[in-house]
Amino acid sequence: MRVTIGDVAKMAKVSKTTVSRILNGNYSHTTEETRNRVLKAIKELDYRPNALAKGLKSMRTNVIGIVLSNFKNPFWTTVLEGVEDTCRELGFNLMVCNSNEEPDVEEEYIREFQMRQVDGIIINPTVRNMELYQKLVNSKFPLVVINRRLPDLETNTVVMDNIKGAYAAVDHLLKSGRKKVVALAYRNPYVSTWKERLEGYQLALLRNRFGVEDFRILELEQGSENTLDSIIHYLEANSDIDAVFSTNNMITLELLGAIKTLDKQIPDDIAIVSYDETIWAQHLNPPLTTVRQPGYHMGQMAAQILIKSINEEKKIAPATVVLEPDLIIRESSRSPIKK
Amino acid sequence: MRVTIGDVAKMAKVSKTTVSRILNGNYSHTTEETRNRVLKAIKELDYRPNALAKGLKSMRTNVIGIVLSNFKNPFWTTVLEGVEDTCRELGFNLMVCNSNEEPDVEEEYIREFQMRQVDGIIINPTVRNMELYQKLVNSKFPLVVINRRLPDLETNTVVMDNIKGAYAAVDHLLKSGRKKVVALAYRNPYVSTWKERLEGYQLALLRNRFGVEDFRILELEQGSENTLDSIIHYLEANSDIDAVFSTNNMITLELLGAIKTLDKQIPDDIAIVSYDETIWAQHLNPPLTTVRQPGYHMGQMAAQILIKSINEEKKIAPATVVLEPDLIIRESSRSPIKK
DNA sequence: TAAATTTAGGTTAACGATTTCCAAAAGAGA
DNA sequence: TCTCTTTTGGAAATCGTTAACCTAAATTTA
Repeated sequence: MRVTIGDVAKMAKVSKTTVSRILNGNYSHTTEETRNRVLKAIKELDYRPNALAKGLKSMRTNVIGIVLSNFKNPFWTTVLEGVEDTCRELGFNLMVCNSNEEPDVEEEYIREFQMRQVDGIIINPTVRNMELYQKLVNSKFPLVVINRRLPDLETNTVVMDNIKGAYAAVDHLLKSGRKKVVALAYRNPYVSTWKERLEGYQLALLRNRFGVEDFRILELEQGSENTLDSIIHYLEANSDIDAVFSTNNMITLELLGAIKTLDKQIPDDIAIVSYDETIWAQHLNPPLTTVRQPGYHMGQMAAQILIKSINEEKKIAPATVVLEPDLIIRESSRSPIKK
Repeated sequence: MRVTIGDVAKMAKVSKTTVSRILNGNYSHTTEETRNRVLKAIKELDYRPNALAKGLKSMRTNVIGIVLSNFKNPFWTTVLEGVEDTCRELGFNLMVCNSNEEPDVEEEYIREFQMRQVDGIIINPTVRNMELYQKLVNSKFPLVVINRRLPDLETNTVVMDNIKGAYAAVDHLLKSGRKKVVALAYRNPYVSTWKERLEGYQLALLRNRFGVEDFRILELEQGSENTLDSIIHYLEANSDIDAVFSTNNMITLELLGAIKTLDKQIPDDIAIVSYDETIWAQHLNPPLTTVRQPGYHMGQMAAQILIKSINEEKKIAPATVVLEPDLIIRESSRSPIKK
């Protein structure tokens, strides 16, 4: 049978109160002798407090939940690692779930987490449940939004500087002598990420004395089967393109396939810069220039801020932390050999 | 303030019992009219049952925990995805943690999970807490071990057929005309995985009429900084090596670096087969032959088995499920061009 | 029509901790 | 020695559910 605080009390011949006090480090009401008796009983019975009962009474579980929208992209593993490490450090446990970009699933999971009385939630939002997010914030529920900006939502947020990352990538391409740069992005009007990366792309063009007429953007459906075909088709129809800025890992995968199919040479025929550094980028053919995002750091910050706001008595004004990506230049974006 | 079952009862002018019955789909004691009244009150108050209280009373939380040993390798994301999807399907929530291959951390997390009254645990064990695992099994606690075999532990297990995977890889190398194949593996006496993959390597050599004197194994320290140097040094000292079987993703990364440093050509100078398919393998230079493990499936199976054994009244005899990897042949292991 | 049974719903005691009082014993002060 | 204060520890209420048991009304049976 399971051991309860009552069993410990009985064995040590004290009341549950005393055991509870000792468990929680409140020694002011016990002599050393009774304390030792209780400690011995705890060890002997291998007693572990029931966190459910404790949480029920104390209105605190020391559990936080994280809602991710995609488990496929390794970027999120890094984020999760940062969150997990921080939780461990600060004495929290972590529940995870995957909204899969579906608003209904996201809503269901948030409700689930709340029923389980998690102390706070970290979320990479689908951005299609604005009312729900707003309700959470209104009820003062500790919430940290990561990776995507939620307009008009007054809550702690940790995002990347996507404009800057994209700007660095495209500026580098242009400075290396490229003239016709196409940006590849997912079509998703809800997600700030893509919009910002395209903004950075445009800004880089303008600052390098290109005009609006030089903006070239290919929008792709996330999760679609014909991404590869779309890219092939686009590159065939626009054979003057001499560089590609891919705003996402998964798109890059298809892009590489497309370029192979078309039998173009990187970087001589076409240069590539891609969002999201991976462990494999340096071993690709040729090594891939990437925008590295501090995913671990984002996870770490998010967890720290969340837990701080859980512990804080009175709410502090929510802030937005913006993390800086950096450009790792490799051969895929080298200047073309003059012909 | 938070809404409780009592508030709903008051609003609907019934007792808490009635509300509880309706919540749990037990309609045999209520008329449709009261049922509607209660449902309306629930909606109106936006009431959500407190899972802590429910769990405390019912001795059931519908939460399972998973202990992973490493968040860095993308393989585990795939496993996690399988577990998460299955949990969602079967109405469970998931707590995750990372032992980081440290037995103490592993033990701490298992205790933590038990205090939180999880209904069961999935674990990729460090294999260095045998007493603890045994205690869990003895106490009939639902436990599923994944990826690594635990000798003499009578519990449900889902592992890969590592011998077969390694055999296929090495057999393929030998059949392609390679004569001097070295296997790269982590030195970890606790983990069945590496031992089995080396066994498969040896078996393939023997079956292809090679002898014990042809076994070439380079053991590496997991997490060490000088993996790269070790590999370079080994390949320099053994310049007759014409093929490498890498038993792990992360080792392959270093291997590719080493081969680049030594300026050898893949596959003409040296062929490579590596454990763990990744999304990048086909785009490497050259495309990498890999052993693909069904990680998603492993996660799925583990969760299904665990939840089944949680729901099962009387324990069924524990079984070991062995999943089959398959070899994806690409250019990195092509037969060398005759000189 | 009276007794037996079924139906609808309520009362209350758990589940396992924490915490607010309260009480007895010990020590201090005069 | 007697009173006052401090120290040590316990009793019981509480957190929000569930479930065993009970009761009164309605319905069926003979």
